[in-house]
Amino acid sequence: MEQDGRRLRGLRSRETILQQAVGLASVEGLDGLSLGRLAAAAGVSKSAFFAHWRDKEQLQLDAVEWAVRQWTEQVVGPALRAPAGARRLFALHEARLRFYADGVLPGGCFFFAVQAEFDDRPGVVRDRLVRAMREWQEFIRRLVAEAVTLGELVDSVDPAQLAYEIDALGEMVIIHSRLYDGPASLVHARRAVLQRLRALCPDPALLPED
Amino acid sequence: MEQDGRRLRGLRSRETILQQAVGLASVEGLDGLSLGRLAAAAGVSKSAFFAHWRDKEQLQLDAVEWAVRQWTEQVVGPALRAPAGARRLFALHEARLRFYADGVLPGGCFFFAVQAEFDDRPGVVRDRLVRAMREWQEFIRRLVAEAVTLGELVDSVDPAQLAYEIDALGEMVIIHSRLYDGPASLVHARRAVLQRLRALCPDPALLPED
DNA sequence: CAATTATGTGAACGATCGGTCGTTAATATA
DNA sequence: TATATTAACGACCGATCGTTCACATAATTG
Repeated sequence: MEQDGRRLRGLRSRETILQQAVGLASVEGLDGLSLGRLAAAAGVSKSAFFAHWRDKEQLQLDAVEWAVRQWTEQVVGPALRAPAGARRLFALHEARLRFYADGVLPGGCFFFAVQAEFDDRPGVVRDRLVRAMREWQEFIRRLVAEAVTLGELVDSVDPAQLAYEIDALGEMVIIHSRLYDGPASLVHARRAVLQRLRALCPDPALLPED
Repeated sequence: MEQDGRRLRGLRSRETILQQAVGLASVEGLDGLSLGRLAAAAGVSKSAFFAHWRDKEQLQLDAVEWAVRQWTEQVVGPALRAPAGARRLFALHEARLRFYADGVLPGGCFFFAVQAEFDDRPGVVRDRLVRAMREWQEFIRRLVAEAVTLGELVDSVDPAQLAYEIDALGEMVIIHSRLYDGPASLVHARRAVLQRLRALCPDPALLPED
């Protein structure tokens, strides 16, 4: 009978703190996030953090881990449930857009808010972020290559090139939707990738028309 | 004989402070930028700011203004010197990429760093940013529409849609080049827009082949 | 020349930052 | 039951934040 009472309560609050941290970080960044405000949001005292994490950096690392897991479940997961090839690629894009549209995170996207903060600041947090983003990019490239192998995208497609385009068109929804366009940017991002894929797909009937 | 000695010196230091502010803000954002570090970088005392600006917010507003002017000169300007139509549109994209590649600002792009900070924080600074980004987006749309009118892009082109794509593909260079891809993302961004424009252009010879 | 204005300094302010410490109460372990 | 562990707290630390103030100096104005 391990992990009961005190132990379990620790795990619970640890998770709620991390969840709050990821949500707040999607708004004001991982460093802009202050322990005081996070404590208030999580309903604990400031010093309670240091029972779970050595310092702010350790919490940031765990927050990145948490965000990666959330992204994998809610964006990568749905894509893997679609048939491999062009349809899976587009399903990935749509799952991302749905993640944004549903407002899962108050700031839209954890990784977007955090990349802008850490792209010029060396350290373990940046290293962890770079690894996460590399794996994400690599994942898209693999889906593209797979679609080519399956004959659902023409041979001339460069996976790295197409992966960049899909990622860029999806990620910029965050800025555009929050600053001026509103939901129109979701439509633009969806149409852009859809038409691009249809143009490269020998059998466009695999993808929705619009 | 006005604006000499004291007056002129004030204008000069005002400009150097603003220039430093825009550079630093491109790295750590407009709010992450602290007056203390800015003072050190500009070689003045912290309290010198308040002779020029009422508070930090006023300095931020002027920094935005300064960044807009720099962007207009170095990105919009070169585009306007290219012949109207598809070539001007691509010249705009290339001018932006050159701005990034040349490392004009240490953080890559002022607006990118700042949008991520203010997209969730209301206030006059955010309002000014929104206006600037709206005008930028509107400018791209106008160039697209002009190219359609000139018959250099097919009629079916939706200006807002294509403007979103061009902007997104260009802006994401900042993240990708600083976090993993390096200069490869510049190539991807260039090729993506070039091929997209060539596909929509009745006379692709107007644009470079690669 | 006298009065005013503008640039700039250095010390200090209250607030907040990340982080430490000593302590308490509840739980797990032996 | 006796003894460690553990989660969580409130108080407090030095540093830094944006900002204010009194003051000095130099240039402009009347």
